[in-house]
Amino acid sequence: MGKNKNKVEAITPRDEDFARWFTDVISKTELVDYSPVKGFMVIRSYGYAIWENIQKLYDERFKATGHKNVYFPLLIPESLLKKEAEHVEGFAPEVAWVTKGGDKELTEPLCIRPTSETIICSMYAKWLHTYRQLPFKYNQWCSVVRWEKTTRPFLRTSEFLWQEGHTLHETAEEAQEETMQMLNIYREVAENDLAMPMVVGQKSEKEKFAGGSATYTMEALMHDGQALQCGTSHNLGQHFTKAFDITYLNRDNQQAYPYHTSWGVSTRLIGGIIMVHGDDNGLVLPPHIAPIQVVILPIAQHKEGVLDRAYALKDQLSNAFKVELDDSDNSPGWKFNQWEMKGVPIRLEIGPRDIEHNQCILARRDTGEKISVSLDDVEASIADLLEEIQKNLYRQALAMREAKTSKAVNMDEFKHRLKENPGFVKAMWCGDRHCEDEIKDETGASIRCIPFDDEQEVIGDGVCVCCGKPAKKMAYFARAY
RNA sequence: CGGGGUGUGGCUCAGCUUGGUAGAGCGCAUGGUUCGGGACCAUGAGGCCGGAGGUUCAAAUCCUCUCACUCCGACCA
Repeated sequence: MGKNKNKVEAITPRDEDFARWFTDVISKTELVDYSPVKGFMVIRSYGYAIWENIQKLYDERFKATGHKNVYFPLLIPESLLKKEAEHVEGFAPEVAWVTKGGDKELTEPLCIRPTSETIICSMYAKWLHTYRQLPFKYNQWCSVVRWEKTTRPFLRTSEFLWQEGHTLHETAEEAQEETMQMLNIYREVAENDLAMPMVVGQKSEKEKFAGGSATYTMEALMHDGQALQCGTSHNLGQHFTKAFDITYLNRDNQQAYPYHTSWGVSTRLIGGIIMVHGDDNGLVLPPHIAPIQVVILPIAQHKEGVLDRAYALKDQLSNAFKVELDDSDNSPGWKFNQWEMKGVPIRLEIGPRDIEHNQCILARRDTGEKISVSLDDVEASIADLLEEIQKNLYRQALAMREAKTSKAVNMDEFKHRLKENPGFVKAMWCGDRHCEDEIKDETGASIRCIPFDDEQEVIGDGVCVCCGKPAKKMAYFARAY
């Protein structure tokens, strides 16, 4: 027993050193590994399976709202990238370039896409002729490269997997509607399926997308009190459509520029899931995206009939759930810990005693609670339990976020709150960039978002937490990944 | 990009101060006993110490350079 404890402690306790805990968890659970190229990660099968599940949930909703998938090239000519001035300025510092084909220097350098607005707009310009074709609603699943200085698996890597939706609309109103619709879809999946409560709202001018009109975001709070931007939806107005000369004949037989949106979520979501739900024993995966929802552990599997019964159970359950059976030679105790570390929502134990009583044991990952259930209605029991775990993870995460959210009416209070209870600070903001910068300088916290009207509130006397002048809006501040 | 830390079998690390040609635990393989919260016994395979250069009769150990990872900061749709 004494020795065993060391293995449990192989994962650094979460509250002792959060960063180490994170890297321990992602490598020991074999989600990712470091690659030979600095800043690039290998996503291993278990991690990729989570991504596939997230992809599926979002992709279904994109399609249900009329979007179609496409694929644009990895490489973008320099001239295209430079067409929208603000955009290139924002991205240029982190763009990777291809300058040679074989031995030959290219006549024009090609960048590896950091995002695809430019190349997509160049094609939209060719394709769009009449209002009858609008809206354009396309999405692509791909990876992008941004040459980051500091990288961390899932949270910030030089290459990451994502989807980027790009739409064109006749009117500004339609584009705004689309922008909000996608933000809502992002939030719904994040909250219902990833069990991560989100704060949504608009980004400040400073934090918005380079070249856009308005950026909307969903932000989650991690267990260490830092915020993570989990998805953004941009209303790009006519910035790009004008820069790329995308014109069409409108209903009045006039040349017009369409309105443009883009939106994306990435593998960073997986980092969020880990940091919101994980504990000292490792991952805790929400049932809706867990690659394995139920792991069957036969107990005393050498004994007559145990393995047969376990296999039969696996076949039976596989119709409704993602099931794995661990019939390796490892001891039961080892398996318990292993699968807990992997974050599997439900462990099903079945041994001679259970078989004798026509029952099995279900142990839930989120609370550790064990119950014994009849084999006659085990499917219903599991289905109920999975949903209960899913809901409980959301409740826990929401409670955690609320406990780490405070309010401040002046800078002293702001610093105090953030120091004694790192997390979101809700505070009034006058809208001035100077105050935003000053708050960042003094506290390390940035504006994560300015909530929409229905989630707005007045903190204190309604004056800016920094300069004391009247402020119209409350904003969420936090240190962020 | 600035500051700190770390690189030794698959993993975690010891050895380095006081140079003498590499160790432990775990893991792995084989056989056996076990099996309801990280089991045990026996046997065995596996590394020339991140890389390059230098000092020396001799370098994991000393010196120089370099690379990678990691943490903090700056930067970062």
